[in-house]
Amino acid sequence: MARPTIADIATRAGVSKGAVSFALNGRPGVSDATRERILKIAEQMSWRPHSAARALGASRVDSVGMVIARPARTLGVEPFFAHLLSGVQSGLSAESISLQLLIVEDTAAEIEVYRRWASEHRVDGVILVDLTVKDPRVDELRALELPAVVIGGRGGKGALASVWADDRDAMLAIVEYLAALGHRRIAHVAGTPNFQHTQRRIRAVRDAAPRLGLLDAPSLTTDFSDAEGAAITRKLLSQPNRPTAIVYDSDVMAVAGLGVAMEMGVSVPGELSIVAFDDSILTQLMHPALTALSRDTFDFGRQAAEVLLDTIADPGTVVNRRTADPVLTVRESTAPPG
Amino acid sequence: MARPTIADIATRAGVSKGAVSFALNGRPGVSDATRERILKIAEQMSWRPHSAARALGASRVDSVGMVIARPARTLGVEPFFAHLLSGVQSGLSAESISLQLLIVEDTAAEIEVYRRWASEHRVDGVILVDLTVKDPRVDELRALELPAVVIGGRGGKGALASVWADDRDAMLAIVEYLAALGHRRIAHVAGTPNFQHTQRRIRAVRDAAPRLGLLDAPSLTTDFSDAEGAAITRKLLSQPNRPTAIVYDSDVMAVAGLGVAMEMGVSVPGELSIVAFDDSILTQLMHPALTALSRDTFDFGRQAAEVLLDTIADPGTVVNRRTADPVLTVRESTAPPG
DNA sequence: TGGATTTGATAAACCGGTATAGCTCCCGAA
DNA sequence: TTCGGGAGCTATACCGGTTTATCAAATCCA
Repeated sequence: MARPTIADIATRAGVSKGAVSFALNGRPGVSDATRERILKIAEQMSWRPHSAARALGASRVDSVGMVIARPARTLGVEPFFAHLLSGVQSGLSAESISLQLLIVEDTAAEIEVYRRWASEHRVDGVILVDLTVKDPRVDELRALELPAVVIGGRGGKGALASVWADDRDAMLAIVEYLAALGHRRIAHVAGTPNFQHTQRRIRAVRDAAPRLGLLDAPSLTTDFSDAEGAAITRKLLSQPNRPTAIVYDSDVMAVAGLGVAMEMGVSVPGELSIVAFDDSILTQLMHPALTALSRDTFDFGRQAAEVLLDTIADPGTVVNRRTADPVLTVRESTAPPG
Repeated sequence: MARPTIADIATRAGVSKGAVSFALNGRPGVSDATRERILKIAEQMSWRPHSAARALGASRVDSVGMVIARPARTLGVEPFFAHLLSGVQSGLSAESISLQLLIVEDTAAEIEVYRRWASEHRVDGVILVDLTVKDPRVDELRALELPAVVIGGRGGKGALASVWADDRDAMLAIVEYLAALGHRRIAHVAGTPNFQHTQRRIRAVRDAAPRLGLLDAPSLTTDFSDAEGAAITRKLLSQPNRPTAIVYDSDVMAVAGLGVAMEMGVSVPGELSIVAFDDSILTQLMHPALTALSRDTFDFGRQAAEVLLDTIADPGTVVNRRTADPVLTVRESTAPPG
């Protein structure tokens, strides 16, 4: 017999299908003796539930979805997503829930995917990343009544559950560290302006500037690409009063910036300190190795999975969980200003 | 009415469930007039099939799986997988098949996943990457009777379908290019020795060496990590007769190698030429930018999806499709030997 | 014109589970 | 002695599709 069903187990155990279902799902309705006997037979026959059948009966599919709306070109370089994915999976595997991953071009396509998933009952919930300022996905998901958890930002006035780290504190830590080294002209090469975390980081820099006595602390937004990171760096370093330190919102841009500095003959960290707001193998491959903010991305994903499963189990409560604070890993790219 | 079922459509159209099913799936059994009427009603009610119900009835789940067995740490840096994934999805989206992605630590875990997927009917087929020399997954998948397609290698004496590029020709192109520049001492920093493509590349170098009059052409295997790439480079450059050109099997190792060369004061490309066997944004971020072999990874994934769907539809035929040949993108890291 | 075949549709079984109503038996309390 | 109630289990409906057996009406062919 190739794939046994609970009916097979039932006949073999001399009980009804219902009893087998009760036994296999650990719910009351059968005696301990019978339960054990059924479990043993199921084990012997190496029975596994048919996911579709279970989904149809229990109206849950034991599967969650995650859509990443970024052009594939910019995606792979950042270990961020790979780590996040691993973490999410580790959080899901305990309950043997599977993950559907989709990479799409933009938010419109992403919302389309959510609609399809909801109407086809393909997922029990979804994980959101890259929350924007006035994010249309939040309302859409609420309308679809699809459980969701937001990674890296609050779910819009308590609408969605979330798992987040304190970007503000992290940025303050970086700026304070640079100020303590003696830097007074610090520039911030930020990501896309419509991302919530970009806004929070920009605000943190602006708020800290007067307190730390910074002469100049511009935040310049980009599209997160290496090209724009390089272009902005070139502009910054060509100014008469050029910054003595630059904070980049991603490791890729930081690396691009380092390249520009070298090309222009600006020594790092002698004449320019560089900090990346995201750590990865990239920062360590460089010469000099880049000082960077390290976040436990794996754990981030793991916790997101946990919160999502809780939300699915009990859609009433909205959890906003704060994760461990990121730490600044000091390497060779930062020093007191020349 | 939130989610209409075919029964709802049936009553509204005044026909039976069966007729609706026939109409919606484009199979004979209803007249064109009725079909059109049913389709229109389904459209109006914005009906979508319930994936689990369809899976249960039709015994296919419209979902395929892909497992990547690599530690997450080494994963994210290479855009290879992100592009591959996008390509696979683009190939699947036409038939609106969804993709399950799983990142695991090793092959044993990967095989476990296949067993579970098969027994729970979670996927209709799988896509394999990183084929090893005596790969246990091939036999396992045949035993499970799970349709599969291998990316980047032949599926073991015609056992599994595959989509592959010619690694041998690609490596020959690189070595011939370097030889034409005048290099006679070329080293090859390879990946893990048990990968099939590593073997093919090593063999290509060895075979080409005498014909091109190379004095020395060692292939040194690594674990694909930046650390080993750097270590081997250091060893190579410390030799009395050090190579004038090094070919790296991945872009990450090439970047690490470049770092070592700079650190040791070996100028690139003046005293050392560097080629990466894989292209990505990384190679372009460097100074000098690295000459690299560019492959159309997106298309690779797209074709793999196509072949897999064909294999699922007709498990009898085994397709081995060869994709477009990779091309060498010459940048600043290669020049005639000093 | 009459029997054979095709067309267009229906009703019901089925896929493999879950959920629930109901039945039997046994125990304890009144 | 009777009755209520819970434990343990069975029978059956159900989830939302697909598939098959069946059947009436229309069409074909000689």
